[in-house]
Amino acid sequence: MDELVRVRFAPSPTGKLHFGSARTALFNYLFAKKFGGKFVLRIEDSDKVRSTPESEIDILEGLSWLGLSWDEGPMSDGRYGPYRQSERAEIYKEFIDRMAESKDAYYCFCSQEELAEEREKQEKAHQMPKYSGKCRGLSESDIAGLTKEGKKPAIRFKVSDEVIEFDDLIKGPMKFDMSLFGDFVIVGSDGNPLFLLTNLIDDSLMKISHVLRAEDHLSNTPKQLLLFKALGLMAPEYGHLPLILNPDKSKISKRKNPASLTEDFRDKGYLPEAMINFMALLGWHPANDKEIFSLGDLETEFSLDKVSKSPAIFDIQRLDYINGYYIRQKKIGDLANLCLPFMEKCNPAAFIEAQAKPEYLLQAVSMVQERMKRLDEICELTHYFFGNDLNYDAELLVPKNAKKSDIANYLKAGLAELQEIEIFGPDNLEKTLIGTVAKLKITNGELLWPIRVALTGEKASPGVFELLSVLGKERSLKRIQDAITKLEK
RNA sequence: GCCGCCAUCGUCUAGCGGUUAGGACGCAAGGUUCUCAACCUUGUAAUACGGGUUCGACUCCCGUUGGCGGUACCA
Repeated sequence: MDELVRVRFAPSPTGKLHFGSARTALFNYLFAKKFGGKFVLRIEDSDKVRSTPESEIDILEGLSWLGLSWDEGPMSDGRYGPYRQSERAEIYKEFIDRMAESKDAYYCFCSQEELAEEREKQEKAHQMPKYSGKCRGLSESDIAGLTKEGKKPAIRFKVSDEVIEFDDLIKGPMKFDMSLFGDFVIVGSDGNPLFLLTNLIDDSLMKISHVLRAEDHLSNTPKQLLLFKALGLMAPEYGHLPLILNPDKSKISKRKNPASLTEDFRDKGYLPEAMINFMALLGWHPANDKEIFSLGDLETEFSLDKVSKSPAIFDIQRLDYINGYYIRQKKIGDLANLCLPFMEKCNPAAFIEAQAKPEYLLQAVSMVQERMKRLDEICELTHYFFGNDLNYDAELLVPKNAKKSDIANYLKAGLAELQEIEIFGPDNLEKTLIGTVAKLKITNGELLWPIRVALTGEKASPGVFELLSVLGKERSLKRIQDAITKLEK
């Protein structure tokens, strides 16, 4: 038995997995899960020049990272394989032959130059560029002659003058006057079938029931519908997803926005669950005002009628917010493990120290958990927990409207009190230092601020008492002493 | 140019003829406070325009404008 719902994600491996494509994949995946169907991954590498194995690997990695596992695809079982177009040449051949002999298509010997010239003329005359149909009437002997001259023909599909109507799953009723379209090429002069053809053959052979693709394919749909009819094949249902745009409203691109899933998101410290949540909310909304969704939630709550028709602008601030939210939800051990690779990259020395002292790492990470929006911030956020050299300007120790000498004295007083503490825990520390503040008749900030800077070299940090406690007595006292020295220099 | 899609706060969006036009991000103010963050409270801000239809339009229809997409022997 065939499943009722079979959807596919069919990227061409001509670059890194793109954010927009990933969202298309997500929506397909969710649609399949929602209806208990199958999610098929098909690699459309029919463009041999632009396709690369690296790109395919990146796509597979990206999808896996997001958790969008495919039921059928390259390197996994499936009855309708192979799932890579470059391995399906034999399959296409039969269809190519059929079209070549069919009255619905014909050989076209027009050269690229001729076509370009024709197009240019039409544009100048303010007409919609459209193939003239020049080769439509070529006779058998014409074809034989041209072939003898060594000319390689392309195969063009004869577009009939009719109005094609279909019901888009997302956009609703659609109507195209095909007399406005020229005959399009389905097989190149090199003998290789083109997108419009292969894409449709595969959808048909792979028993795809619903095609959810980006809106830039909308005007391909009537052409493919015509092809389906000519081949006597059943067409799937089509749904076109609104595009994702740059902040300047142009189609999302690498120049204006981070776009590569692996490079710009995974490697920058975004969490897959945040990406999923963010992507889902770009063009889809739930029945209520809920805004946090796991992949599992989405699998049950997703529905096409809640997909919006208008394009959405990619808003990185919102992504950062959602990512921060998911970081805060992490168990501290898991978060530490996620941070480690980033630490290894940005601060190898700290990485080594952190690995040697896992408990200490845990404490450091838990201290900055709610301040982190991306995992790659781990180094700037925790650098002062590792190593001994703090680089900061002595001026930083002195709050506005305070005197250098006063601050040095406060620190000395604090240092003296801290030396007496046996158990270096937050509660003890707080009691002691607040006592010091009272004795000195100053405000909390006047003592705590310079201590913070002494401990971290930063003007923003976790609470001073927690900091002291985690850093430990020895490290803390030394840093305060260093600060005093700095001030008195 | 032609064809198509789209149009609510800056952004993501709710709304499916009668609402104080709701939520979230952002921003601002306040609370908490040793700083930052988190958290809580409050505020800010939208129906592109013009015609219809209707007792009544954000909502339905038409037009205009604008944005985007397509217009390939790319996918």
